[in-house]
Amino acid sequence: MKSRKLYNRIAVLRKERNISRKELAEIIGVNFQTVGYLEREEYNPSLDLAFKISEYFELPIELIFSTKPLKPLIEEIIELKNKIGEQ
Amino acid sequence: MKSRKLYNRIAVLRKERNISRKELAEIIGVNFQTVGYLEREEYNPSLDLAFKISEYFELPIELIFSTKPLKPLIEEIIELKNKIGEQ
DNA sequence: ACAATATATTGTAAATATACAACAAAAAAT
DNA sequence: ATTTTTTGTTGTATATTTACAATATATTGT
Repeated sequence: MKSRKLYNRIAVLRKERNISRKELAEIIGVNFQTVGYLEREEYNPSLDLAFKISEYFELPIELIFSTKPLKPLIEEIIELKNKIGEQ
Repeated sequence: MKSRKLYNRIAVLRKERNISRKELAEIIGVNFQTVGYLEREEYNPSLDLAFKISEYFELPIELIFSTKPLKPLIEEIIELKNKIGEQ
């Protein structure tokens, strides 16, 4: 199966928590370069690694990873605000 | 990274939809033996494959795959019924 | 009972993910 | 300004996932 390219928000989420790749890598138990590869979306994580990342950020996998390009979080927020406002 | 064993409900969900491994395999674009391996939990899917399965069943990844052994669906239902009843 | 379909199992080859090392470049801290 | 930390990049090795083939067993349909 040719794997589709997946998108993720690891870099942004990591920045928001103010930790380095090295620190994140240690927590989720991979090499720090592996975090780099993931953030640059050069390859996809295994499902197990996705679960570990999801556990660390305490967010569902679907909020971190996506099959479609991810909008900046700030845009998501604006859209949600509009949606609430418009009813 | 030594991958943890992951658990899944593919076999049950597939039975509920009454499709064969071969049919599911064609839909998600893998070899039918690969579905066998996944159902027997002999190895974990890639994140991309997990997404495809999640898309087919229209269920979040977390409901299909888990890092901890999965209870039968019927038990989950009973627990939820109790939880609702007890408030 | 027989045929057709579905599943299990094993083995080999391929593709992809991960580890690890080394070095360069950029950013942050002092 | 210079040291330290972080990030990017490249290359090689190992582990894991997936494909594919072949065969055996089980299940279902007729």
